[in-house]
Amino acid sequence: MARPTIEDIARRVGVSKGAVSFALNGRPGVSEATRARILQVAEEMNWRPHTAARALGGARAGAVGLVIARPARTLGVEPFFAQLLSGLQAGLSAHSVALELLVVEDTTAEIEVYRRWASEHRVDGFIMVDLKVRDTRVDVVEGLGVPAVVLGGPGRHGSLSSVWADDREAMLSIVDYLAALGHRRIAHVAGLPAFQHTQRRMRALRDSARRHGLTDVSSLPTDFSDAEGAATTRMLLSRPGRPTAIVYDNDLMAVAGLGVAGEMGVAVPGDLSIVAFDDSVLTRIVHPALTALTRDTFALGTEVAETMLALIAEPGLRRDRRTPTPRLAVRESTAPPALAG
Amino acid sequence: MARPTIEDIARRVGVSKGAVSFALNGRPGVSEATRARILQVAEEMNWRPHTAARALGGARAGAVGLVIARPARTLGVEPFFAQLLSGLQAGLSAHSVALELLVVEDTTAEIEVYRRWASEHRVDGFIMVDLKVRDTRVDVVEGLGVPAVVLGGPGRHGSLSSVWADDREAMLSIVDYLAALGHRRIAHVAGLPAFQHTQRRMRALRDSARRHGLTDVSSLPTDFSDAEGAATTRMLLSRPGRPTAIVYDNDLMAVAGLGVAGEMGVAVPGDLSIVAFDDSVLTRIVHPALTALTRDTFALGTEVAETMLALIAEPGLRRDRRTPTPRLAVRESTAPPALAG
DNA sequence: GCCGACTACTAAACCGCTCTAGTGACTGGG
DNA sequence: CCCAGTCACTAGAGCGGTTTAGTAGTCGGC
Repeated sequence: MARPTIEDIARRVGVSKGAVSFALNGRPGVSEATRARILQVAEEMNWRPHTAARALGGARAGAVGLVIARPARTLGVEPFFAQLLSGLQAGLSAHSVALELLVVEDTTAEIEVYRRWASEHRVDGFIMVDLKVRDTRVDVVEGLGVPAVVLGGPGRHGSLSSVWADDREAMLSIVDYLAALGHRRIAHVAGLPAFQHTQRRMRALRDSARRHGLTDVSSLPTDFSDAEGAATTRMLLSRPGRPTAIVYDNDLMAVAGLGVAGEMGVAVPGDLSIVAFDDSVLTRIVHPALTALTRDTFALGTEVAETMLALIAEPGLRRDRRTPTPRLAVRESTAPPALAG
Repeated sequence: MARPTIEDIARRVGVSKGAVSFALNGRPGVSEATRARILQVAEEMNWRPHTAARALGGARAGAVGLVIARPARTLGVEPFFAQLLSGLQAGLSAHSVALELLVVEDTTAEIEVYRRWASEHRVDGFIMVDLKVRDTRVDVVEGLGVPAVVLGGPGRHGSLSSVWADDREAMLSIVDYLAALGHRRIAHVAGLPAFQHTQRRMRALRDSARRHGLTDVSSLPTDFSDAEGAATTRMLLSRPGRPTAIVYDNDLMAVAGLGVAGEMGVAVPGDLSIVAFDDSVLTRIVHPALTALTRDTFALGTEVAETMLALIAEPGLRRDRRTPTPRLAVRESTAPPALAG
């Protein structure tokens, strides 16, 4: 038979469709004996639920949506996203929930996708990343009435649930460490200033510099790409009074920066200390290995997945789950600055 | 209104559901005037089709499935996959087809997912990667009767369609170049030997070595991870008569290998030439930048997407699309070997 | 002026599942 | 012994589309 339906099972067992549905969904309304019999026949006939039919009755779609608004070509090289994705998958697939992934060019397109997926009943919830400072997506998704989990810091996201880590604390730990080593001129190659997390990190750096009495500290925005990371590094290392330490907002730019240092004959960590704000194999396969803020991105993904599933099961109840603050893994790219001022 | 259905539109326009369906799908059966009126009202009410309802009638699911059988934690760092994914997205989303992505642990689980998705009507087709030498998946998917596109080389994949590049040719071009530079001892840090593409590359290397009269040429299998890439490199560089050139099956291992060379004080390209069989920013952000076999993985993704869509539109017709052979991009990691034998 | 073909549309079945209202059998309390 | 309550189950509506069979109305030809 092409594809058994509950009707086929019902006929074979000699009960009604309804009874089969109850049995298969663990709902009361059938005796244990009948239930066992139905389950056995369903197994024999290799029956599987038709997701579309289920979703039609207003039930679950069995999928969660993740829309990423970055140029498709650059996404490819962000180890963070790939790791996150893996974690999400692991968390979701354990409950047979699929991940619907879409990469779009900008926020406008992203909102359009949310609208479409919601009205098409394609997903049961959304996972949102890269929250902007004043993000229009939040209002839209709230209005859609679809559960959503925001991945990010302790920022504004209205009534939406979130999973976050304290990147302010994280940035402070970096500056504390560099200051303790004796660095006075620290540069921060930041990400897109429109993002909340970029803003938080820049603010944390400023605050921390004030606390340590450092005057020569600055944040330089980029688009997170290796190209801008390299260009910014080149610029920083070319000017007089160049920094003795650079903090990069992601591992990709940090590695690119290390490449530039090599190319310009600046010794790492002798003349320049490098810290990455994100960790992955990238930081470990280069030589010298980079000191980096490390966290379990895979675990972060599974945590987001779990929060999402809980939210779908019981909507309305807002959840905010804080994950451990990333820890600084000190490797070979940081050292006290050379004596020369 | 919560969510307009074609019934609502029908009522408002004053026609039947059927007429609305015809109009919205560009099917004959309604006059142009009525069609225009219906479309206008649908637009006004912001109507969107309910995918589940559509799929129920035996129509398209509107999604394509991609199942990757690799340990979830390692997938994260393969620039190749991320790029491919981006390309797939771009190609599919242009036609409003979603990509259903799932990462599983092994081929057994992968097959189970194919079975499930097919019987759940969740997807209209499958995209398969990493074909093994004698791959059970091919038979299963053929049996399922769901369109499928295999991404890989000119190997066996039964009646399934494919998109492929000639990696044999590619490997030959690498060895030719290294031989021309004067290298006689070449090592190949290969991937998983169970994969068809790994086998093809190993065979191409062997054949090429014979043709050039090289006797000290060998392929060493790994699992594609940076860890094994590094370990294998360490082993190669530690033994007497070490190779003067190493070819890595992916960029990640090549970068890891470069790190090991740095750590062991082996100059690149002075004492050792390095070639990567795959390209991404990784090879360019390190210093020295790595000579690599380069191809447009993003474009490869869009090509697969297009083949998939064509296959869904017109199943049964097997397609085999060959993509350009990757070209060698020579950068700073290759040079003639040092004089010492 | 009548028949047949065509057009533009309607009514309703159908896809596979869920869920509610209803039914008949059995049980137990008064 | 009767009625209420429970249990196990059935019948059928409904989800939002697609699609088929059927039906008016128009038109052209002879």
